[in-house]
Amino acid sequence: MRPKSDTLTGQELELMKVIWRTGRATVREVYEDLKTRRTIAYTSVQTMMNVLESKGHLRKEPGDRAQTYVPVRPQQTVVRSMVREFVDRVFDGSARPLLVHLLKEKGLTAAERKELQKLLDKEGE
Amino acid sequence: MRPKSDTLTGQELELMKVIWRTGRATVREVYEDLKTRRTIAYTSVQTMMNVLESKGHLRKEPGDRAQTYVPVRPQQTVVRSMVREFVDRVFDGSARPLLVHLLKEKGLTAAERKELQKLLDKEGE
DNA sequence: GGGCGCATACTAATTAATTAGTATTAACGA
DNA sequence: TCGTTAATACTAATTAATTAGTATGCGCCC
Repeated sequence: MRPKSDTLTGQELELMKVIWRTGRATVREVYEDLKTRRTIAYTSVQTMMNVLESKGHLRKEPGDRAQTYVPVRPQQTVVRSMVREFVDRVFDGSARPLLVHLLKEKGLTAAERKELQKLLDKEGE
Repeated sequence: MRPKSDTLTGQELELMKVIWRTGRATVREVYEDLKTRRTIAYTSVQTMMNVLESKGHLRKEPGDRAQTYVPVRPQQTVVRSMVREFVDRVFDGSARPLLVHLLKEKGLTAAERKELQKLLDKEGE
């Protein structure tokens, strides 16, 4: 039996990303966005958005013609909890090995390195 | 319908962690380890280990009395792919925001900071 | 040999999320 | 008003992983 996910699942996150990007959206708007990338039924989007609402991630507001769905929490907050859950699950709560992993991977620009250096220099920030 | 997971699911990861820790294990050994932490049936462990075998994460070897399961890939390799999948999924492939997230969280010791500084200083490592 | 415990193979049920169709109502434009 | 499109409510089916039981075979010890 499938355990409940503490954090956003794959599809839930896809939908939330669309809505976070625009700030608020109707089912139709999310559907139009997603269908540019893949085949999905309008009613699938509708269902998922209602699931997200019932889970407390979205709030419904009356719109001109269609209900508008608004995120309950900012993206950063939600992503933060997802990062925490990932670190707990995969690294037993310690961020250090994850940081080491990421820094050892090529892909950071010089500017990004500088920025990260700054963050590392700040004590207790 | 549940999409297939590209990476280890929650329970799969729990089992793999036990086996990575010991290097190889029988169903019984994994079962004894897990049951110290939670209620689970021996046959549940058995099933999951066979699932992991069929998925290519474990290899069966004949043992003295019980078959021994051996990881096919080292933990680091598997964890690396899980990190990649996470970054792709949550951060659209860019490690930078995840690094910023992690560095802004309190929790790193001075020694850890020093270590990370070193990694940042290394060009193209 | 027999009883008991363990290992293995097989089978079945459950779950949450995912996918999407149908029916009905509402809105819009001619 | 009517026809068409869109929105909403509701319903149903599917999926992969998870949980675990049953039946049988094997090993050990008395």
